[in-house]
Amino acid sequence: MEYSVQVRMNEKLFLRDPEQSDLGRRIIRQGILLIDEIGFEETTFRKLAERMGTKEASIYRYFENKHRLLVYLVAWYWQWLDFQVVFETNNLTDPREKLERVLRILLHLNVSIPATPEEINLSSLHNIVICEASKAYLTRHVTDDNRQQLFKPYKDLTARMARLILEYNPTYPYARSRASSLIETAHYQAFFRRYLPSLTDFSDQEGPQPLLEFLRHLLFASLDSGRQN
Amino acid sequence: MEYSVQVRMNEKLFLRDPEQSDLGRRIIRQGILLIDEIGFEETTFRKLAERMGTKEASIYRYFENKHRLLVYLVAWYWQWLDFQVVFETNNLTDPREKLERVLRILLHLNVSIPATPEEINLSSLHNIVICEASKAYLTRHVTDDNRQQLFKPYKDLTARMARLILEYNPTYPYARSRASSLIETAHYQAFFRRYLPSLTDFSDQEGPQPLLEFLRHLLFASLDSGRQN
DNA sequence: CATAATTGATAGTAAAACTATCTTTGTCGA
DNA sequence: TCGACAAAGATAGTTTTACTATCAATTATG
Repeated sequence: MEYSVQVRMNEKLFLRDPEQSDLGRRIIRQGILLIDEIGFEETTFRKLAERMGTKEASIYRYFENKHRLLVYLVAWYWQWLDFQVVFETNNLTDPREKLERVLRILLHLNVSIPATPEEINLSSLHNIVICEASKAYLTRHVTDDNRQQLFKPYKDLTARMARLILEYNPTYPYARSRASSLIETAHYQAFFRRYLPSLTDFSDQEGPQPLLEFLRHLLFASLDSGRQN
Repeated sequence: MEYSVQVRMNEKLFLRDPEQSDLGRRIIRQGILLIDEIGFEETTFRKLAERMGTKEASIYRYFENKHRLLVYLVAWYWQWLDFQVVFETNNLTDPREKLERVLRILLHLNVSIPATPEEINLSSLHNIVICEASKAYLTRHVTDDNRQQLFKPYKDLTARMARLILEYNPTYPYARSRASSLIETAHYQAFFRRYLPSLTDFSDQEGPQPLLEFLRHLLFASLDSGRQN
């Protein structure tokens, strides 16, 4: 394939654009792998630098701190998801079918798609989103970070999904909350399924299908409630 | 009032039981206030000790580290919620009414209840649950912590709510996931409403009523879907 | 009153989270 | 081909966090 999705990131997310240099791309690639392997709290720029064969100071030239790196990765993921939604719902007319596609995208059940850049290991990044993404906003400085538009990709995705919801049911009064709940539910139910399965009705063995059915049920039950079809 | 709810905590949650001494209770009281004020990441045992007029080392005699303190506080909260549910649904017969009560409890819209111990500032603790609770389980050592039963109170609450759900609709196939989703949704929608309102359809001004209506809608839409009433 | 447990006080270590500075290397245009 | 400039490497340092150890003072208890 001769092209890949170019995700242009908000400049506030980094000090130096990691996409613009080999070192930067290695930070992204190895950062994703390291956080996936040992977890965000256990990750340090020192460990990451060692793994990359470079020095702590070099990474600090790209990212203010590891929280910003996490926010960057998560923002990248939301932009990618948003693109996926555009791509996958393109040319569809049935609003229900569009929402069905969104559900599959959220669970990574489709990965058709134009190629992802080499430095992004999507399945590791997906794990990071499941296990760490909420740490991106669950901080004292949410408000500051929000002012710097760091969460814009998440908001954009939510807004896009809200529009699809309203296409399906134009009078639905909770489109945005429904959208953000769907995203969050997809992720922490996936987390619970893996680590605290008694909080769910799923098991890690049976694969993502039951979770998909649950999400579909939740979404359409709420969007269809009060309707007489 | 001559009694208060005695919440007996799992011994794995602490090194020395904080309920059994004055110092311990001060750790709980000031811990809740400090975490609420400055956030979990910014909280250190040193700061907490200073605030309490004691030393770091004393706190370490009660809790292995600050993560364990958080887990303790959150576990306490889940046990308290669980008790609330028992108390508030006692003597009710209508399953729908029981679930209505649960919703109000989740949003702290009822605080009838036998007195809470002095060292627990409920509204601060509720804030902590909204902003920090998921950090209790979003770690590399979830599995270990889970083996030590640290999340049992959360699981118990979920199980109790799942039973109420099944009382309401005995054939509902996702009782546990529905219960855990409801809890999580209540909390992060409250977080979003406050800090990232564009992810919701609520505003911080209008109070918790719209959020309550949203949760009620979500819950009963899913529980009633496919029914012909 | 004796003694055991608890707390206070002091000190110290290892690692994390940066910051600073200087040198080397690579690039690119004149 | 040279010179200049930016990026990266290398080294070293600071402050704070997250603990651990030790011993003295105090308090509870039987």
